[in-house]
Amino acid sequence: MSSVKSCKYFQQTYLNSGEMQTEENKVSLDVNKKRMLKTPAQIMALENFYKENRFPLDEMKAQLAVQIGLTEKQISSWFCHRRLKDKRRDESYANGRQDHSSGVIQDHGSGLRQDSCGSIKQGDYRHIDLREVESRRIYGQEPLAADLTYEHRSHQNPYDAHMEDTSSESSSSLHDQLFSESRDPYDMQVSDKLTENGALMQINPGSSKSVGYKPSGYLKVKGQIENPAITAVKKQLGRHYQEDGPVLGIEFDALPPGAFEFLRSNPVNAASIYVGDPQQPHSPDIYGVIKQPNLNIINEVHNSKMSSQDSCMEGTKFNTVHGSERQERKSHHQLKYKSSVLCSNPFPGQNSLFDSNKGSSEKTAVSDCKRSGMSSKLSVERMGSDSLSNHPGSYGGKIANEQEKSWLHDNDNHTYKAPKNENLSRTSNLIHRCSEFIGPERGPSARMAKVEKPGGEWKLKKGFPVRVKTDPTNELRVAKRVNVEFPLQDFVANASHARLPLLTNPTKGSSMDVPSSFSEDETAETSSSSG
DNA sequence: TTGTGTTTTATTGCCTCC
DNA sequence: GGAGGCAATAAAACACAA
Repeated sequence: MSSVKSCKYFQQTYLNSGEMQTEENKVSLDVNKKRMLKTPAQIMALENFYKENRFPLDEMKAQLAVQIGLTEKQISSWFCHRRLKDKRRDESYANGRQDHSSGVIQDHGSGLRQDSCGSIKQGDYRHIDLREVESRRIYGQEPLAADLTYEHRSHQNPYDAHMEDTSSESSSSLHDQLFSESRDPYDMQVSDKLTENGALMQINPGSSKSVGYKPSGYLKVKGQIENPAITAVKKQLGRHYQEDGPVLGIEFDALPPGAFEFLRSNPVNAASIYVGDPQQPHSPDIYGVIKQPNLNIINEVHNSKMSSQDSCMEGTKFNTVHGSERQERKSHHQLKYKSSVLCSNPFPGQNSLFDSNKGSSEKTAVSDCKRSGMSSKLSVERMGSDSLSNHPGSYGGKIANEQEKSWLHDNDNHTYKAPKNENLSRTSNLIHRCSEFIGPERGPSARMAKVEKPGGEWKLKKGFPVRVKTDPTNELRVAKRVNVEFPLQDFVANASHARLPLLTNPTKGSSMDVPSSFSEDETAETSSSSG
């Protein structure tokens, strides 16, 4: 079976690379036995994607693979290992570090039982689900500067540290490469940009590693016995939370009026009224970015900000909709159905953002996840022929567009080679769209859903908050509504951040330029594909 | 520079579900 | 049997101390 699967993978690999196996490829196959590190951008994209969807659909994998220049096999493997990594860490913390699991860990239990964190059972996805719920609420969102400050504190809690590691470790290492090892002035710019955005500042080796956890202000008072809900609120407040600000009592003080709504309704202003990070009062780099005569950049930055705000503040809501792996475990068919439905109605009301981002070159890349995101099977089952007909590159087929290939590849010497910003932009959009259409995450397998979804309903076991879904369409509506209200999600923003450096590269040509010479990348992909 | 430990990637086998 | 996932394993890449 495995050999069969391997064969399948190989076939898929070659198909994805748009080539059948040739003598040359056989050579590359041998070469590819040598494992190849994924580029920082690839890792970032994967991580961001992983934050939102630990079990991506095949279509998503395919799209992501195309977009980041990997094979589906690599994508699948990466996700598999990534989940394993999470799981092992969970086990590690569950087995040896429970003594640290107090305080913030309770935050994970906002509305949940604390013992849900302490009784982590190996292999029990439900526990991981809870973490993921919190992970998405707390870490899965764009780590704003203020959030970062808080998150650094959270390191006192190994569990939170784990959570952060889970969500950003690779990114951290990625950015260590990007920043600490940067030799290119552009990389420095990258660092600046990313730092100013706050989202990645934490992973700046100089800042993150030097920041130790020192409870202060509110945390100092409340210590680790604070109401987990308060912690959750603080996190949701994100940058707006101020240590020296009004103390949030165990019983909630009223949130600043319109604290959320304003940003939601004025995403652009949200960036300009950035007040949460005293160290970066004005984030000059943001201005630097905005100065860039690329509308994409502006949108990206704003989107990032907006998404950060929204995601931070609405993380709970998101989780309610799709943050839990409970939903991931929903039946494959159901989820695919959702995917198709969501695809059919891609984020109304927020298209403008992407429309403005979309260049003429943004075509197959996005290739509209909403379309290509559907497997051919699903398409046949659920979609009209138009969806398929418009699908530029069928899933599993030849890479839709060579231009889309390998734009995230590094060159050989690991110097971060900024791809064309447009490419990144497209990827961001792609990912975003994919996430949009995904809606609730797909479960790891139908068998889990079978347990949790008896009789068309699904509920949690073991006393976790039970959410009975009686009408799948309702959830779809909710998902769509939420997606509309909070269109950008963290991984998109991160992708945007990842893009920022590229935008500063004056030598890369216009954003509309599509990499014309992917020989290097294509070679890399070809070689990796045959692995 | 080298040795060692860790992390990441790739492969393979097995399991479960459809 | 196909498909997808988890787990184990090997090996390369990386980090770091001596």
